[in-house]
Amino acid sequence: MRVSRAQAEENRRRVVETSSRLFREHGFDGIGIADLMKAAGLTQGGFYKQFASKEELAREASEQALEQNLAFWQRMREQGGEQAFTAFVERYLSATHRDAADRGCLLAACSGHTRHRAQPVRAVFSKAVEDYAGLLIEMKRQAGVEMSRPQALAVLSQIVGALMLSRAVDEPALSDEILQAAVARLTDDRR
Amino acid sequence: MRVSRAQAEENRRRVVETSSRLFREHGFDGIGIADLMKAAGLTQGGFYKQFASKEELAREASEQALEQNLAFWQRMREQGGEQAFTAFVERYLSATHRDAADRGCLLAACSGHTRHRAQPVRAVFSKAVEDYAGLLIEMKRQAGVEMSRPQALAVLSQIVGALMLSRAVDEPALSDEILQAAVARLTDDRR
DNA sequence: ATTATCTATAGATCTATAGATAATGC
DNA sequence: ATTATCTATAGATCTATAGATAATGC
Repeated sequence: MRVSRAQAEENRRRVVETSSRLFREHGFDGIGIADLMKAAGLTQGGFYKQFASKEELAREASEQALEQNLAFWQRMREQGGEQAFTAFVERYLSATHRDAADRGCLLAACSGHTRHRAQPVRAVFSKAVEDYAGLLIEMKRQAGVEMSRPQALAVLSQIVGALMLSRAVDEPALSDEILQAAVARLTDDRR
Repeated sequence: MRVSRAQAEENRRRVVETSSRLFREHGFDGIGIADLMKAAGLTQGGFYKQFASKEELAREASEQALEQNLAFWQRMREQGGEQAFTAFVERYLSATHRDAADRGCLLAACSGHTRHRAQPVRAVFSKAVEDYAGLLIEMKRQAGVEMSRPQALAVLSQIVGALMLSRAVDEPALSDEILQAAVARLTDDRR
């Protein structure tokens, strides 16, 4: 039953990884420890030998989701050159991202579930806002445009809001309209 | 124990009203039927004589929240004249609205909780997007500006996103910054 | 001997139902 | 007689813990 130390570490990592996806898909309260452990190929009993509480897992999984998703966009930015910002906006506000919340942006997937979370989880969301805003500023700089911090925060609100609304509504046509409207507003130079 | 038909109707209305506040505060899964009924001054047992399911209450409560909040902004619009849009944006993105989610906009309070709700609840969110977009267009028209539907949807994404992020983050200063950045972006004429 | 994971379970929820109670409304 | 609301509870969760099991690591 006992596994090697390296395997135990790998198992723990897999629980965090799997949870980061399942929390984004179902919300922190939308899935239980038994299902999270099962999805990672383990049973629920071992959970509290690895994590202090579900809240602690929520914090680690949120951090993981943030790091992973941000790293993805950073790679895209590095390859994007002057068009990085536009390419990012179009991809962030794509139907693909909308339909794969479990692999996507932490802010869009879980912002609605942080209100009654403990401080450590909420701190990750503060960091997420800072990190995404920084990413936007870098992308604009690559295009020779100096974007202020308030501008970056406003653009971030815009894309996160559009993605969340596109996921909340019932009608597919309206969902697409919301995404396209935000893309138009952010990429139209005549603004 | 039995009450008059009028009183029963009034009781039912109070359950919906109370739930519309408590769902916005805690999310649909964040509060149970026992607590909802207790907050309305009743006991849990009577619930299923009045409502088919918790999901049905969620739909009615969402509708109520939407109607009530929208009516509030409509009254403000009627009195606001040419400045109605600016006044709305400043008030929607105020610390007061951020700190009173239970009385505020349905979209900002509950959009993160609709993903796994049944179709009837999600339909209310589609209607909410349509209604708020219509409100924005009317406000702009009062200022002599013709706002397109895509523009209205983008502005709605902007304000909902900013309010949600301001509620999700941990640090008060960052929360205020997010709100102010969105206000600036929406009310600055040099855009 | 130590320990990672397992099975089993305590105790507290939650949604939904059953049947009792007591006041309305015919 | 009807019915709005009550108390009580079934059955299914959920978080967290206890103790057994069996493989690692000294």
